[in-house]
Amino acid sequence: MVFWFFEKKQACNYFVLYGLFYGKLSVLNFLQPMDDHQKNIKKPITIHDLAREMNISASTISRALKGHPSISKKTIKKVEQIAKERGYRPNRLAASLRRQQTTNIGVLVPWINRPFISDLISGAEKASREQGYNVIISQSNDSYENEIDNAKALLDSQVCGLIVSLAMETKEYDHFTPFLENGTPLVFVDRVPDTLDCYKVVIDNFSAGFNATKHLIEQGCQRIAHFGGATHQNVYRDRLKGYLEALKQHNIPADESLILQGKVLSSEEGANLARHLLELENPPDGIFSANDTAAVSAIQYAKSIGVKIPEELAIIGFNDDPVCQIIEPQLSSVVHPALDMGENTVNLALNLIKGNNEQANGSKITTLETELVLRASSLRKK
Amino acid sequence: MVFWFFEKKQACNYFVLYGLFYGKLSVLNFLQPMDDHQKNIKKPITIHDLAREMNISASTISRALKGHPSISKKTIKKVEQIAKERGYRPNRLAASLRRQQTTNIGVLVPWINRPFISDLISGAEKASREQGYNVIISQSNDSYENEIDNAKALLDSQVCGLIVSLAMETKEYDHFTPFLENGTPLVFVDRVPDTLDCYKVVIDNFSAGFNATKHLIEQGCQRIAHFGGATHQNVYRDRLKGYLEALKQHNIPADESLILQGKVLSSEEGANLARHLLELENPPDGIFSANDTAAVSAIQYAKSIGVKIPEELAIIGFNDDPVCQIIEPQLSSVVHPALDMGENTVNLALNLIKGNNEQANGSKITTLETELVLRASSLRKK
DNA sequence: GTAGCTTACACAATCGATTGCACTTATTTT
DNA sequence: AAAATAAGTGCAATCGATTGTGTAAGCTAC
Repeated sequence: MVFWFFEKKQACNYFVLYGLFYGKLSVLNFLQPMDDHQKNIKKPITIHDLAREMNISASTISRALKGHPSISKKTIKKVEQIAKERGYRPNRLAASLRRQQTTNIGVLVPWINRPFISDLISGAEKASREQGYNVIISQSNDSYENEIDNAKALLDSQVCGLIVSLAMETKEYDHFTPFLENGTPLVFVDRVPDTLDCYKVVIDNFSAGFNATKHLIEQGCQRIAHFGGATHQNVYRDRLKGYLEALKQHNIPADESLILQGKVLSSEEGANLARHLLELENPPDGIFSANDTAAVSAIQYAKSIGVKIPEELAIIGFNDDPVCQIIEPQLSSVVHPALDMGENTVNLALNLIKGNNEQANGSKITTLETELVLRASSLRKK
Repeated sequence: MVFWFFEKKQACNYFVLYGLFYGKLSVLNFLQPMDDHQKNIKKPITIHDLAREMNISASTISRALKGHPSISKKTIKKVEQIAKERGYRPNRLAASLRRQQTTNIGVLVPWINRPFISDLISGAEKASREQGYNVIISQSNDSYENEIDNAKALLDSQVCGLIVSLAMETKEYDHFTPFLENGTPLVFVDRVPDTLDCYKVVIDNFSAGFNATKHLIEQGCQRIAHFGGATHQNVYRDRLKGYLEALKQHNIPADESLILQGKVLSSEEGANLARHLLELENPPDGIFSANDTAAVSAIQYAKSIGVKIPEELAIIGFNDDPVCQIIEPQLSSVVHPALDMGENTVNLALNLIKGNNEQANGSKITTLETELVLRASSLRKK
């Protein structure tokens, strides 16, 4: 009985713990009396407790509670009633161990506290909980090393599925192969790997970039700059490609000095990029930014030096963060359906977890719709 | 061997599953060939695999990997080496089941996708991961019912600790007693229960409300309105109390018509409340809002009808959300140390989990510092 | 009335790590 | 040199739910 205490708390390191075994029993005096720990601790009821009470076997109870057809209706009723009366709650750890399957979905994202991602997580949590699954989150802070560590941690935690949006730095994907090898469904979302044949939930970044740029052109912009991110990431590469294609289709030569690449597209970076552009001999008259944070910052900088928006500089961002409606002039943007993406990704993962390996359309890639939201920052014509 | 397939997949419902047992073997034809499922699945190495290979017992390996003092250094070295070579990763489910202790911390908040809370979660995740714990998140959407459901789910998931920020609706706390009963550390953060004697991490909402209001008074405001929330929640009640006390100390009579209570203090609500106030015969010349969302919205509404900020209406918010620096004029606010709160709360919970029941200061309540950030929305004097 | 089938349940193994205790060698003590 | 102690390992039980298989009782059919 004494040792149960140590098992339970497991806080004592081995020196204390085994010191006890080997004589220094006085150490006990420094610890709280055992019943101080135990007195309030109620042991949960197990399936065996019920079995004993009802004089039937644990296996019958287990099956009864699942409505197993080989258990009589009468027994099922009785078991359900007693289980409810006694407040029995199955121990999921035990079930998971036996079934080799938890109900925890891992979610690995660059940052939790960014509008797009916190919306995505919110959608993921909602969809998971509706189906009785938990969401374990972890953030890479856009670091490749962290992503590897977190992937390992989630693997060790035996998540039943993994959802990933890649870190900005990540170019290799070997840290995900253990999941594929042990059969854990793996779904990427938004920032997805190019070279891995796996399930992905994305938007059409090319079209979005194309349309955003086309919109600026239609508003009369002739020298359009672009704030992008690391081009090994699909999202930034495709937005850039869309931008270039729009220019091409309108016979506007691409000017390399207007195509800038940020590290994380923070607001500080946005201001710096804007300053750089506006100090050029031949500054741009439009900016398509791959995120709103940098775009908003660019607006603030431009205003601060007296550049008129949208007349002298039209700006469009990406994501449609809440700030778009706060900044003046309000920022045009591309709606990134974050909540939807979260829900969709989880639902796809859950289908895979539950064994529906066939997607509705047979493809491993789900593409969600985006749309432009046009606001004052880019609207020159009435 | 055949049945292993069913165990593994568990997707087939019992009709199919037991149909098989009782004759309809042709059903097998509709299922994918077994090895299609198995061929890519690599079974993880267990402690027993290592034991067999090394000709020592599993218990020795278990102890060796933990540096147990009764295992010889030589054996430890050898075990560590082989374990590394074979890529052994302990199965946490098994360990958790045996020890009756997981490494998953539950986090139950009203909303994931709000700046303050996503920062809080981010801090919580960081602190947890540093110590090898996972964070399971769940959101109540400010609904009492959801909070109860989610608490149950987290209880069933055997979280080793629970962190809660209460739903706006919540007035009773019975759904948390199971955690206290089974000895799971429970720590509330920010929105905490009044009547429950338990660990809490908070800010001094009274002082914050007092200081924010005092600041407005010092800027010359005489009729100061307040946007609050449900006053059964400590945060809103104390901010209100601080507001009232500041008025009192400056001999300004409290005017009930200026004290408004929002349901969730959304931006829509903020605009409505502002409109209501500004349509009063005797409108206020200052607003202290219990969050930034409503304050920002109030600024936008006031500007839209030509009310000058801060000259005619000075405004201060709460939280110091990023939008404070985007809105014009920039919004004064109270810094809510969200990341810190998240980290602190998790660290406190982990101390409790690891058995350090004594807090540094002996109190169950941790109070973090806030400070005013004064910006243009409230600065009338230069 | 007996072979054959169903129904309804129990038994026992299993998932993988942990740990109390027993047990065998070394080492020290008296 | 005998006795006591320490060091190092192994055995087997354990955590709690799940499930393949065994089996007794009841039922049907010829």
